[in-house]
Amino acid sequence: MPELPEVETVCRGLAPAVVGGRIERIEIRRANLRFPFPEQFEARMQAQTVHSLSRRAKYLIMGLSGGEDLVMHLGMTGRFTIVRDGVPDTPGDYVYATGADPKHDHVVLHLSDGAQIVYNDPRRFGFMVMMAHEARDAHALFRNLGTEPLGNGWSADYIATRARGKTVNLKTLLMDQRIVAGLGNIYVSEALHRAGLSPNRRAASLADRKGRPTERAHRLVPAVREVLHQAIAAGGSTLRDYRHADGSSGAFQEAFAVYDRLDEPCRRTGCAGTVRRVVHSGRATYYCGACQR
DNA sequence: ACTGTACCCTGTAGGC
DNA sequence: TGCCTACAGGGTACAG
Repeated sequence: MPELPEVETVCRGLAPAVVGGRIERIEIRRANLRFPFPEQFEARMQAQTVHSLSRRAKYLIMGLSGGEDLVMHLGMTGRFTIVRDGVPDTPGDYVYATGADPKHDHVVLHLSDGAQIVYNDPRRFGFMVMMAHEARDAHALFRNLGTEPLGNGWSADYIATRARGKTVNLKTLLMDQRIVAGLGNIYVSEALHRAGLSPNRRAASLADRKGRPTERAHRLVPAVREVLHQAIAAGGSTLRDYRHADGSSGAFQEAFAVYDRLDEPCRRTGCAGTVRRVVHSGRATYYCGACQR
């Protein structure tokens, strides 16, 4: 479910409810998600004050007063709900007020101001781990992550360097979190469409023989940035929403140019093409064969 | 070193 | 209606 814009939206929606707050206790309703919960999870969370909530790649990071970070990944279907006085609250577009799916409410953070932060995840591909803040960048989850596509490191020079000599296609390259951290299946398709680049094109074509960025790399870099900024401004994308969801949701799915639009007309002005669907590394890719080369 | 596939788990949509 | 299959925003562990 969540790619960078969705995780960013969750982060912004949750932050006002948790930052500065104190965790009275954490309630764990099963033994694991994708991985077992951290050792002594309850004890390590109890009585901690939340210093910060931030995002790196698709990870949410809660900085705690004791010096540890709670690192959370939402997998495909993870979501947070803020509940106050038993009533779901909707502070942000991607923070849902479902409250209708207790079967998959796996973790509840009880804050001392009475608010509850509920983590719901039907498929349980999400996970939570804890680590010392100091050791985070060296942790296996973080040390190989590529650059943030909304940060200064995301440049034509960077992608040319990383793509040089690679035989994979552009779709697979951009999905690789070791190259760019935070893009996923939706936004890779959307960014390549915006850049007018075929997902089937070889990654190496982003660099010339001397490793300098080609004109295609110069188109790709701002395209990625713009798609992400627009998606964040729209509160992310909401797909296949649950029938009982009554909270607010993202709106960017309305603006998809290609994703999930098989056989529909290309949305580029003046393009008469039709959206195609192919599979790269087991994941669906949508693109326009007419305007993406 | 790279690449494609299977797999983790649950729910939903669509064909018959 | 029910049954079956394919597919879904994530990442990882393998086999080749």
